[in-house]
This record gives sequence, C-alpha cells and structure tokens, in this order.
Amino acid sequence: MDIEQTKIPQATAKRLPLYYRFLNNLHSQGKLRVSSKELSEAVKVDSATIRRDFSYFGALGKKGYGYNVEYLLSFFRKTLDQDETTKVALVGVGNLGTAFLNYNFTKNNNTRIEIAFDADQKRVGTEVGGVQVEHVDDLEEKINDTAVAILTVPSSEAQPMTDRLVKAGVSAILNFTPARITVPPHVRVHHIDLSIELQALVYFLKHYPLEEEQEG
Amino acid sequence: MDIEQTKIPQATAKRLPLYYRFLNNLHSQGKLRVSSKELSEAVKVDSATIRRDFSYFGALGKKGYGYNVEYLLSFFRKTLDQDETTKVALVGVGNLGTAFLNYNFTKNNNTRIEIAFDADQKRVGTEVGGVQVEHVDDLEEKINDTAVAILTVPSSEAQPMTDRLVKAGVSAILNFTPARITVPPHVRVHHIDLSIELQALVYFLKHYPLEEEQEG
DNA sequence: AGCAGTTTGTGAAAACATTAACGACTTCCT
DNA sequence: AGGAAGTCGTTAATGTTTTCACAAACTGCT
Repeated sequence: MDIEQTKIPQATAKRLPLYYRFLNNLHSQGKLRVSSKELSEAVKVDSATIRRDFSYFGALGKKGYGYNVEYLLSFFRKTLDQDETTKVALVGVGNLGTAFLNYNFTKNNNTRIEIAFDADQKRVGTEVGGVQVEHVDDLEEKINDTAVAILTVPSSEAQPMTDRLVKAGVSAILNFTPARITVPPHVRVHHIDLSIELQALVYFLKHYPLEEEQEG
Repeated sequence: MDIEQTKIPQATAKRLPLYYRFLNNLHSQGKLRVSSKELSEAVKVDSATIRRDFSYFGALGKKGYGYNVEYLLSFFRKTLDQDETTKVALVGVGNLGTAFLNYNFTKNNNTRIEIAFDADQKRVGTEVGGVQVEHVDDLEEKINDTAVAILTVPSSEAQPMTDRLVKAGVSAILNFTPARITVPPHVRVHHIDLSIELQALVYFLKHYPLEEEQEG
C-alpha cells in the first residue's frame, strides 16, 4: 500500500500541503481547471517542478487542458490523508504556543491540536484557541494516543520534555526550541528555528545578491 | 570581496548560524577544542558535512586535534557579520509577532528588531520585548533604512503590506503568513509556513517509516 | 473537419548536496 | 623517540532535486 508512496521525493512531499491549500482556494473561487503555469505563479514553484511533483502520483492532468481542480483536490485529499485527522499535542503555551493554538488549523487540514500543556498554574484550566490547557505534570496521564507533539517550551526544558514525550509514546515532534534534541531512531523530529531562519535570511541578503533594483 | 563567498552552497549557508550558536555554547562552557564528531552529535549534522562546510572557508582545523573553539568562533563572527547588526522591522504584533519580539535575539546575534508595527490602536505606543510598537499607518515614515522585515500579519494583509514594505525600501522579508507573496526580483523572501510544516511532518510520519521501535 | 494553440508527462541533462573513504598530519602516551 | 590513536581536508562516489525541452495529445475556434 505504501510501496509507491515511499518513492516520492521528500522535496515533493513538503510541497504537497502547499498545493493542497491553493487548490482549495481555487475551488472555493469556483475555478474548474488550472494549468501548471497558473499554479506556478500562485505558489512560486517552477511549473516543471509542479508537473513533475504531480506525475509521481500518476497522470492527473490532461494535455492541452491542464488539471481539473475538483479531481486533483479529491486526489490530494486521499493522498494527504485529509479524511483521517491526526491528533496533535502542544507543550508550552507561551506566545509561540498561543499563536499555534489560535491558528486556524481546522480549515483544509488533517491535523488538530487536541490538548495543550503548560507548567504555569495560571494558564492551566483555561482554554486557548478552543484547546484545553492541562498541567504539564499530567502529561503522561492525559496525552493518550497522540502521535505528534509541538514543542514550544523554553530551550532548557526541551530535552527533558522530549524524553517524557517519547516515553509517553509520541512518534513525531515539531521542535521550535533552539535546542537540538536527541531522540531514539523511531521518532521523527523537525526543527524550526526562528533565530536561525532570520540569520540565514540576513546572510543570503548580504552574500547572495539578487538582480539589481530597477531604477525608474 | 564576495568572490569566494558566492560559492558557498546555500545548504551550507543555512547551517552556519547553527554552528555559530553551538560554538558559542561550547565557548561559554570553557571548552577549548572540538572535533567535527563532537559537533556532529550536538547539532545533528553528519560530521563529514560539517568538515565539508568548514572547508569552504579554508583550513580552519588541525589534523589529529580538531578545531580551536575560540579561533573558529572569531572566524564565524567575521563571516556572519556578527559585528555589524542588521536592523529588522516586525509588522503585526499578534501572538506570533509577540513571540518574536520576546525572543532573546540580542544574544549571539547579528540581528535586532528595532521597530514594530501594528494596526490595533490598543497596542500602539506600548513596548513589547523592549521594542516600541508604532501604528502601521506610520510605516513608511518610521521604517527608515531598515533592510529586513518580519511579516506576521493576517494573510489577507500579506500582499498589501508587502507592497508597502517594498516601496519603503525593504530588501528581504521573512513571511510567516500562508500567503505566497509577490515581490520584485531584487527582494528576497523566505517563507515559513507553520501549517505546512505540521502537515509535512504528519505526512512523513505516515509515509516514510523510520526504524522500528525497539521493544524491551 | 481541420488546424493553430495549449499543456501535459517525461527522458535526459544539469545543478545541487551528502556521504564514504583515506592520505596526511598531529597529538599524546609510554 | 617512536608508535598508536585521532582528526582534518579532500577526492570520488552517490544520492537528490531542479530544469530543459519536446513529442504526444487535447481544446476550441472557424
């Protein structure tokens, strides 16, 4: 069942949710068809790359016509498991955690933050973005079968909290702390490091000149 | 002056701030030397990749010894222009914007958020994370020579605000909105799309199995 | 029906990135 | 001083991703 899927390049897989979202936009605008060129302009991905990406799933388009929005959408819905919602836990209801909780994830999305944890007694028992905040001491007890965790704690807490999450059975962690956490090989970690993203942007700005600004 | 620099692969450039941060940690721990193997374990990057990355800047290490932490650090400081602080503006002081403002960027960092803008009169005039919040109507007037902007506005505002920022002379934008913004060719944009990161993680979790969990 | 115009899907090439492997050199122990 | 152990810097091999470019096939106009 996953035989074909495994072959999809990671770079492609990362773009799928992006495509999915824009197709949804088009669909709600009542658009019936779309070409790789149009889509390219909207998502800022080369049109050949888009066609290549789609082609991993078979021949989804029609020559001389483009792609049928509804068909493509229903195809992606299946592929991205949009029907089956993945439960997510969030640990650390600071500013960043709150931002996540308030984010409108339910729209066009296969993930839902089911529960949040924080160490601050003032936050426990409140509801943020429709999600109940529990005390972090109850993590093991209340996290149940949640497979994915978003880690938005202070970096000193990152590794201890990771260890607890792993013990509690979490199999993927989205780590927003600057700490590079250590996990067993069966646990998947993605790092999003805001400080590094900003520094990298500055580095590119200074060292990788783009086209000159056009005067007039 | 940039002749050599231009050849550094983008993938390497993205890792430089990460290396820099960990070297700082080591230095403040009083460590004098470090090997690519040790560093590899700390930052979770293959040691051969680390050696390759460093080698773009010349021979920074010593065979049989490793790298001198202080020397490496002073080298990176120059390379990453740590002495020269880049001014950053933040637009949209919501949860995510607030998270950024409260982030301790000044430590080990070549970037500083100098000014923030928001449309909400209640926030204007306050100080968040030591940064003054101005009304977004005054953006053009007060943004001055700021080169980089962090965009944390609602996605409906993304393109209009981008157009204003570009007109005001900003040359790089870190875009946290789900909108894919359009800019002239001389402006650099990096997208960080929280919803997509989460969806991609879930997709990898389901379709790219890692090593099986070890029982016992 | 026929033809000009459009757009896909993909083979082949190019560009980019990671990893293995090892010679050369350094350290440090005895 | 000599040799075992350690580590870099780099060549070559491998893997991944993007892009080009075009035949094939469809659309839609007249």
